[in-house]
Amino acid sequence: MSAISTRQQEILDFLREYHTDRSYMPSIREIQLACGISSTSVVDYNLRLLERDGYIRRSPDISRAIELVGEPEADLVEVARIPVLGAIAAGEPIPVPEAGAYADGDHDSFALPPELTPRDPDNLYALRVKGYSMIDAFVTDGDIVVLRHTRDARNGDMVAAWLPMQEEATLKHFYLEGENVRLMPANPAMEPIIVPADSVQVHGKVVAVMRKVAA
Amino acid sequence: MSAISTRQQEILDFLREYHTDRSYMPSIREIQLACGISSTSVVDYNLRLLERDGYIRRSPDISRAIELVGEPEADLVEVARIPVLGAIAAGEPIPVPEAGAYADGDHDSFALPPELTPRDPDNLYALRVKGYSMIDAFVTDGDIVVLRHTRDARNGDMVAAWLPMQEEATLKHFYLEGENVRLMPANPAMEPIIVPADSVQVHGKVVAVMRKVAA
DNA sequence: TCTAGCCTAGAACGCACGTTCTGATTACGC
DNA sequence: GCGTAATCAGAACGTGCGTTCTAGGCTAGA
Repeated sequence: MSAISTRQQEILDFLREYHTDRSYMPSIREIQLACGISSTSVVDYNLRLLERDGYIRRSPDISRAIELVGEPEADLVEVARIPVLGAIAAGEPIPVPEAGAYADGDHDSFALPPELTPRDPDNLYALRVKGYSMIDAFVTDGDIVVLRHTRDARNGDMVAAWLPMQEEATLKHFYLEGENVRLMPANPAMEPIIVPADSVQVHGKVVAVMRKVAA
Repeated sequence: MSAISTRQQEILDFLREYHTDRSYMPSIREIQLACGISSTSVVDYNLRLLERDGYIRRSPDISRAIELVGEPEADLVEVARIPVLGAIAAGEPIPVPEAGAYADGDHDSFALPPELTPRDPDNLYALRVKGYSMIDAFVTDGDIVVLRHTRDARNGDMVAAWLPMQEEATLKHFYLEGENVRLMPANPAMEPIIVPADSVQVHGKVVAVMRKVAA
């Protein structure tokens, strides 16, 4: 990609701008008009150079067949948009996703990268972690935990659970053992909690954790 | 959006397919050919219906000016692609980004969601965490840490550092204190390490951490 | 000053392509 | 059966639009 003249830059900018609100490309004559160029041949000439230098691709004899190459579009990735329903903290009840909460609504949302997206991206929501009570799950203040809403869990799943007796929210590995549920911290150095199965409310399984480090 | 005939569905599918590898739309006659339709007027007729029902938008008298509306494009997000250079483990040297490693190369890459992307997305790379030696940074086996390559750090930054004397890689908060460097675990319950400044190799600042939880 | 390369003009050519008009065919309710 | 509406055919029209040809102005190096 060699240097680019101001006129070519102007054309390139116009192409981008035009393409964003229509989703097709301008004709030669529209470029001519928009950039204040006197002749279609000048537009063609500069487009030719832009193509030679790899900025665009053209298909001959086809209207509006200009493609922007090496463009942001190449870095576009389909991501799952996940609503952030609120915060999860040790002593506060866990926000519950209401019907329709997954649809684009009034909540903040978060883009989950494809590498972290489960096969089935339904019923996902996210919570901001408040406080330091979940460090035994390697989760700290400010982290975003992504959950799949479900009331039941399989053994070994990491779940977000609310313990009504203790009035405590927690992230633990879930094991059903007869009448009781054993909640294992991810950190094996910590002690498990064992509570009656009917005094655990599983709110969802943890799918992913993301953290932005300050600075 | 009312029901849709098989012919209209066929046209719609073709539009999508065509638009994905060219980035412009087919002409009426191309649609005619691809869908085995006998007349351009039939194509026009069906496009008219598709527009009435809100599946597409058309601009009159303009070539290839069909736009797909309400399409997956809405879920496309611009993300930064970050190369995964290797693994970081307690007892192993930290992989170093070579020149050109950031360009699309032979490394795996990882899409960092915009919410976690710093203002300046240059010089970023990622490492997979191996082992449980960094749990004091709330980072565990299998996590992906995103780093910005830099040799110097400001006080308070969380850095990836290699300690040649101890032959140890670690993630700690960095504080330069005269001749020494104090490396503080993120977990305040743990003890800091204090080493001579010239026996610490800072490899980069930690920008983000991501974790995919099994199941 | 001459020339070579880069860029710009204006106009004309001709196919590409959206549009439209007239009929034929099918689908369906009565 | 018949009538109405929906859909499909074929062809022709007119213009949108890429292309090309000729030629005139720049700048810079020999």
